[in-house]
Amino acid sequence: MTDDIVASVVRQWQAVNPELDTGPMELIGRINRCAALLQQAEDAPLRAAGLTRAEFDLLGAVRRTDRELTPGELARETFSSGAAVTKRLRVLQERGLVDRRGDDRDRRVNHIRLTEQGRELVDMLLPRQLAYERTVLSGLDEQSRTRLSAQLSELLVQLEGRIGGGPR
Amino acid sequence: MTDDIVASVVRQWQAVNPELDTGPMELIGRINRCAALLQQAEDAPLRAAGLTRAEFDLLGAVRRTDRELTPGELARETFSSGAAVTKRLRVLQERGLVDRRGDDRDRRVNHIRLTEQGRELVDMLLPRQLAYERTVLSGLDEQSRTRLSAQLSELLVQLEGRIGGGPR
DNA sequence: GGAAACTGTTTTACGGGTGTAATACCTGCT
DNA sequence: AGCAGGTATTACACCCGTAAAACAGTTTCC
Repeated sequence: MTDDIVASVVRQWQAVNPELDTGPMELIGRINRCAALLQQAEDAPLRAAGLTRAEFDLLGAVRRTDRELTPGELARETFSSGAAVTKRLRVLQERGLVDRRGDDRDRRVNHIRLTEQGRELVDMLLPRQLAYERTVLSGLDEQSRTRLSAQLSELLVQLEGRIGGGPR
Repeated sequence: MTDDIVASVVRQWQAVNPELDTGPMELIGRINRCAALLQQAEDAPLRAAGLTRAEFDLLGAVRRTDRELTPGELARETFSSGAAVTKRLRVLQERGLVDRRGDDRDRRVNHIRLTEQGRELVDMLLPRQLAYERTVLSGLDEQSRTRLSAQLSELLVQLEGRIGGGPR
């Protein structure tokens, strides 16, 4: 069993102050570091398609819900601010990947949907992205992955309850 | 066992396209989401002290290595760009938290160290931060935490080898 | 020995993306 | 009509990373 970065950081802290309860750091540090590495890896194939990860998330949210969404719903769905969604929608619309439709009853609200081109892009990109992710994770066998996934799910449920179901 | 966000997203994808191999998404999605929630939670107490998480990471890196570091070393240690470190150092120096010393042999390089005030701030903040993290994680018992931590360590070692030991 | 080319470190310039806060607009209710 | 509440956009400021610049050392080669 070799050391990871977090273990060596923890060891440094212990050397400086042995009374520190570094328990939480080990778990949280590893989650953060894994997330950073994975996101970095995932961004590469997306950039090749001219998309930001945030843009891809937005397109994916529309695609997977399979209906028109309002900008507000998209902000909640992608865990980002309304302003960010507004700007992303503008550039995606200029690129012809999404389309807007005004609501008949309430003229404040828009409905966003994918254009034919946008849908094709997502449907081409997602399987490729998933295949790539599979290779990135290939160091773990099937059993380890599902076990890890299940335990993270447990933590995630706790956090969502404790912290508040997501940024609003 | 209740559902988390990732499970419902996966279900949506399956409904739209049942042939998708969503395995990787479950694990990566959960890691990312946990990281996002945890970071959001951790930022709150830091902002109360007038610090960014990135600034705190920088101060912590100097504190835990217990010696003077150059800006370049700090960039590697905190996984951020040299330019970002330069700017953070400038504001931290203006606040009187860090101090610089030019190298005698090589006048290109600086050595950064904490001021008395900077050291006191870190030493006050870190235990508070760790205690807060412990409460955030309190939904999991000790055993679950260490098990999860160990499995993530295994993944992290794989990723560091595969992706390249960090941004360089 | 000394100039030139090369390497390495830090800083500056610039562009892009994000969030908070302020604004504009709309609806539904009293 | 006027007000309360909600939705989208705009304005502003911040932080970051890439790329270029500024600067200091080191090596090479005559």
